[in-house]
Amino acid sequence: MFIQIEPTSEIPIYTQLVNQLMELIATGTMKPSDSLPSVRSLASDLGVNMHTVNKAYHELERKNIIQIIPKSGAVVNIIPSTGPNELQIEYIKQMVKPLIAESIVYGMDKDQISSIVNSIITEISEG
Amino acid sequence: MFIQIEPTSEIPIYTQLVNQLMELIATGTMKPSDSLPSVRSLASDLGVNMHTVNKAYHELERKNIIQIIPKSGAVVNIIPSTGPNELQIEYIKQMVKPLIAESIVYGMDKDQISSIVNSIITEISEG
DNA sequence: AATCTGTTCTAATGACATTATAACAAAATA
DNA sequence: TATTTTGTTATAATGTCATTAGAACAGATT
Repeated sequence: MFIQIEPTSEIPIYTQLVNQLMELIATGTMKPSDSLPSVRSLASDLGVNMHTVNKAYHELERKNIIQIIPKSGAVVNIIPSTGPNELQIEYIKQMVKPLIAESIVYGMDKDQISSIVNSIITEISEG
Repeated sequence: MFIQIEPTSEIPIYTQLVNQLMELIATGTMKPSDSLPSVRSLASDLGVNMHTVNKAYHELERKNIIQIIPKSGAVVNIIPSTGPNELQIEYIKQMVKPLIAESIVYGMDKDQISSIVNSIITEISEG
């Protein structure tokens, strides 16, 4: 597991976990049907509490990114080839909007913002 | 003030304020050197506590988006024509990255993500 | 049969968000 | 100049959230 937790970050540990696991799936490091480590073992590896990892897993399940099989484990879901649904699109828009507003206030123009977004996409897709 | 607070949102009130004020500046509804309402009057308008508005203002000042003049008021800063500095770029990248990872996991491709970002930029810049 | 797994429960701690008062001093206004 | 407005500061209370801890349970795996 290539996960790094920063305990002093203002970002909650379980959110850091959600983000980094999503990134591992997005990069293809973790593929659909792959098993995630058990909450106990990952918690032990990272030096955090079992409940914190469990919370992250359930957040990922709520997002339909993994599936938790009770008393067994968790596996990565299939990335839908049909693309995102409306709810997911709306959610992404809602989250991205304030960041774009902030970027504009910082003096970025359309090309600069697009360039940053594209570089991140490339970094995740190929990197 | 065209601000709408959702008290039951999981997003803190002061963060909602920061986001909506940034959007008002990004859209040009509020321009550099414009005065912001006093923390007391805005708090009264929105039905929230003075300290909550004050917290939002100080967060905007920390981001160099407004300037607080002690015992006087707050004004919108100039949008730098030189563009963002390195710290601001790194911050935006860091915040956007997990959202792009999530978008990819939802099945979006590069064009779909770019399309969403461009539509938001257009909405803010023109809409 | 023994182990591993997620689940559930209780409990404690610290941090954060919000509200409520209140008082103060400087700025703006009448 | 006197009054009002403003941000500042302080204290306190409340509720929520994040995290940890310990334990017990029952189904799944080995």
